[in-house]
Amino acid sequence: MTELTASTAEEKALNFIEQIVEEDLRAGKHGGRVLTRFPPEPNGYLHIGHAKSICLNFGVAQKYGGGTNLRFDDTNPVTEDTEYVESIKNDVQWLGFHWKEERYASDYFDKLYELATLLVQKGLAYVDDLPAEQMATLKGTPTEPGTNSPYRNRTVTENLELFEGMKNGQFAEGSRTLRAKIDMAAPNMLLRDPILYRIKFAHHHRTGDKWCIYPMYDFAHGQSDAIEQITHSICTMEFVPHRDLYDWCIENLGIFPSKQYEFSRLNLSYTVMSKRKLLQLVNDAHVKSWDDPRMPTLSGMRRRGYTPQAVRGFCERIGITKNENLIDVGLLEFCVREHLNKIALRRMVVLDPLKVVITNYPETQLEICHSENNPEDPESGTREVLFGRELYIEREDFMENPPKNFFRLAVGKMVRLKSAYIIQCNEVLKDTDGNVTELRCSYVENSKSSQDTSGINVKGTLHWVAAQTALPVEVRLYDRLFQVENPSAEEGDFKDYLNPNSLQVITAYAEPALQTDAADAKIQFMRKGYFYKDSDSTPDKLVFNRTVGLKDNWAKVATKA
RNA sequence: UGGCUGAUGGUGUAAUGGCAGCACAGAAGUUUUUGGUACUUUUAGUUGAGGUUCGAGUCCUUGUCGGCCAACCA
Repeated sequence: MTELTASTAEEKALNFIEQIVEEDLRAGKHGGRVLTRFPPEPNGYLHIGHAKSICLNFGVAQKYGGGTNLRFDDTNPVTEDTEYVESIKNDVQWLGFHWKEERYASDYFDKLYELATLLVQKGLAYVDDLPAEQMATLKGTPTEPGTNSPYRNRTVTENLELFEGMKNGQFAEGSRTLRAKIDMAAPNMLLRDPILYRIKFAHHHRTGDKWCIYPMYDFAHGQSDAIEQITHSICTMEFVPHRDLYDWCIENLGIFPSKQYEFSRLNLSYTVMSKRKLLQLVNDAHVKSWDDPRMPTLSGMRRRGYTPQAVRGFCERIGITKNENLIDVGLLEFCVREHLNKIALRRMVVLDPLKVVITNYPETQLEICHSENNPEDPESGTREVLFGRELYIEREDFMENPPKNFFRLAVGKMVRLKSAYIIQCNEVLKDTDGNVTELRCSYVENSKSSQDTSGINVKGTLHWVAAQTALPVEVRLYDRLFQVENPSAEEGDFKDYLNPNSLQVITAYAEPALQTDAADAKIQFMRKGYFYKDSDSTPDKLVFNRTVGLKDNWAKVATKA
């Protein structure tokens, strides 16, 4: 059995990154060592797109007996903060991965400065006094070559002095930069004398006020990889043009030859995935916070009740390629249901109550029924639920004029109340507006679950709660954040396409067990969906987030009719 | 108009010159005290045109279409 699973696992096709790693291993590269890194910038929260990268980086290393460093790419002190560092570490751990070492690009600022000096000495970098606007003009366009800066031919000595002056805070912010001397006519715009260092009198979350010059991404990332001796530096496709620079630095600095490989980032339907846009949603209060359950952030998904297993399973299924993609959010939801179905406790909660009176049941009697906690897991045992004369059922489980294939309640029809009795509806009570206010039913005395001798077969089974014991709870029903599949691809502002009904708050009536269930229990409200207790809950008022609804075939049938 | 990069069912992903497969979604059915789960069956695909080859999704030529690149962001 184990052998079978092992061989099936081996049969799963390798993605192109794994193929590269296997080739390198076969060739004996780096002595068979594999070391990757996950390099977030601590300027926002991690989202499901990062999860794809995390699973790839940690997954590949794990698979080939290597390790993964967690490295914060903290070279821009203006936008970065320790708050983000903590959330990122928390999210990576939540996903179930363990980094080999925790590093920061800022750990290497001294070394980076030294390397920059080396470049200057080799005549491959110079200090430029051009203001930003003029530099942009001289840069040219993709179709027209740029023009050399008038400062391009300063002597090594002068450059060395000026660069040191930059470091010592002798020049104003923005007044000077250190640039690589490559080729202002290069077809790749990034090779047109890219900026290596800029002056910023900003407080850094780790180095404080030690530095007033900070390296750019291109002069920090590859070098950090080299310092850590990363063997495979995996990033997303936007960085493909940077690879030329990455390799240029390694070659001219003579440092460890890490290699960069690119895969395409994840796009998910009905949401946005850029930190800039997510930050806007938070700042403009379209959502409550970074961990709002509607957000595609890992913290949002965690709060919503998604599990790490589900997220990892999703990342496994979507694969790794260089193709532009837009993954159906339905696939994510499938993965969530798949896991939750196996582990969630079943509970009965009525979201939209309709009162039912069992007219032939004693007034004050409450009767114990037993119901399984999870039919998928025999180990999970059973719990007690109380049956009584007055109950609530779901309003949508009753119809006055039902179609022939409606298996639920209607006048004259019978249904099973889950884990309790079969009942028959005898009468409908309405208010003056004609709204149904109450159902009068009778129960079949010898039809109790597990001791049913009635011989009656019913098509439908409903969830219910006894009115007397019903616990009111707040339930937050979430819908997709946006109304269109790909908000970023639409005309105008992406925020114009927000779904105004992405959150609906209701009061539901729950069986009492919910009160004592563990705070982090994953729960299925039977026939409705998976729910998870929100951190806003208090002892007086429980709050539940709908993680995802159950697949609902009846809804499909009903809308078709 | 330059450079880079990509194109396989509705979506995502396999195939490494040799039977186009898998998953999600869709459809039909079986089971079911959740119209859930499970199980069975099924619809649907190689970007166009040429070429090489016994044989092309794969190699070559040439179109078409998508994405990325002109922050002192990463």
